[in-house]
Amino acid sequence: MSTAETTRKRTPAFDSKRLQVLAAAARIFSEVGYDKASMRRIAAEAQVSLAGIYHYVAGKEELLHSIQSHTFDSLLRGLRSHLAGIGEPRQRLAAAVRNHVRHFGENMHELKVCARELETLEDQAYDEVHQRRRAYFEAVHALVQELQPRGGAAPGSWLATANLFGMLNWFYQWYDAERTRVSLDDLAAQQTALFLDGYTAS
Amino acid sequence: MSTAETTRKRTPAFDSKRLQVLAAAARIFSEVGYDKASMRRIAAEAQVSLAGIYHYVAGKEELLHSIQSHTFDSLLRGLRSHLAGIGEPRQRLAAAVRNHVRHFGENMHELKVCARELETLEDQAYDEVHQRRRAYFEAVHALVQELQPRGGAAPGSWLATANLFGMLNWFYQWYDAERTRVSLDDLAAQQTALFLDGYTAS
DNA sequence: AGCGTCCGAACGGACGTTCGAACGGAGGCG
DNA sequence: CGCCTCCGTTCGAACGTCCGTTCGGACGCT
Repeated sequence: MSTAETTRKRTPAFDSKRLQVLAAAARIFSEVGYDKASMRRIAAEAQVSLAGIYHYVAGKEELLHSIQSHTFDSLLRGLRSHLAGIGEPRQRLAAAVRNHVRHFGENMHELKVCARELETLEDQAYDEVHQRRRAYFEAVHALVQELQPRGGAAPGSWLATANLFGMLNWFYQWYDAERTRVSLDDLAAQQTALFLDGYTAS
Repeated sequence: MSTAETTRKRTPAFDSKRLQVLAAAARIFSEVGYDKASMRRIAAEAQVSLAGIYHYVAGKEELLHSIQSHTFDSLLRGLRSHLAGIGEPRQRLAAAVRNHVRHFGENMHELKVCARELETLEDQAYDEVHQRRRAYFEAVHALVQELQPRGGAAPGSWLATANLFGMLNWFYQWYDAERTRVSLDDLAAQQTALFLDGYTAS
């Protein structure tokens, strides 16, 4: 989608307003879900008229697509920057978990939309996001495989990675930003410890 | 909801047909989500006319409510029966995970609906399901607490339980019933081992 | 005749999207 | 400097569609 379309447009105010619309959409998608979210409400909360919203995005699907694409990109970029300079496998995994959890803290709405609406898009839009998701998953999967001392990859590394993402992505179901007791970094540390050494070792 | 309403009705064929409608609803809810699922499609796949569906349920919300209520009940009953006669804490937790995973295998659609549409219902219907969900969570939480040898509950037991459910409930995102390589019991065993002793110990 | 069962047809409303017009600042021209 | 034209931007109003639900009557068994 963002081949030559987005760069063709002009003014700086345009991009700013577009981000404003995307932010409102992410907030509402995460609150009521993609289907229940109406373009009318998104427009209202983004301070734009209903028709005006179509000057910034092609339609409802592009809203979801942009949010998911950008979020997975951001996750992967953050992961690479968090890993820079860390060599020890266990600490590399800890950094990955910290990156993921921090993203939740800073972009809760977008991450929730990514976790909940994974199967909403269709066709090329789905494939495009699926590809980025796959890249992020494989990057973390590689870190899990590094944990095995012997060269041969453990057969359960894929399954363990899937379960790790389960732990991380279920987060939004129980996390209450208001009355939380543990900081996000502490949470990340506990989740890392749970994954690496299990509950009985804690 | 099911105070005196369901027991008042008559024929055995009625209950059978009602279950047929609920099964179709669960299948379609799990495939396209609650909002996108139309009563027209549910009626068609349940071999009932659109209007006819309202002889078996009061409306769309009752479909979701019945599915979720029944499923959480079944999970909790299954848990209790799986735990019977097992005393060792680690084996009790293993039995709980096995129960949960087996339910996924046997009632994939219903479990998926329970995991994905947790925040869809409102007011009393939500509270009613929330109560059963809470009961199930607390039952598993108690098993996790039993794992700690000292009497005092570890402060992280709640968080660990939440993460355990994350592992278990993320299942439906990656499980492909067709070309799966591990049996459900093997999967449950791996998830139990991961939770108890961590990945590096495997 | 009476009751449980079933359904074709329709109602009112909400939705995503489109259309045509209006606004307002920038830049060319006399 | 005044005017005018262009174009990015904004929006009220509407269109067509699909949705959940309801209504009135028809069927078949007792």
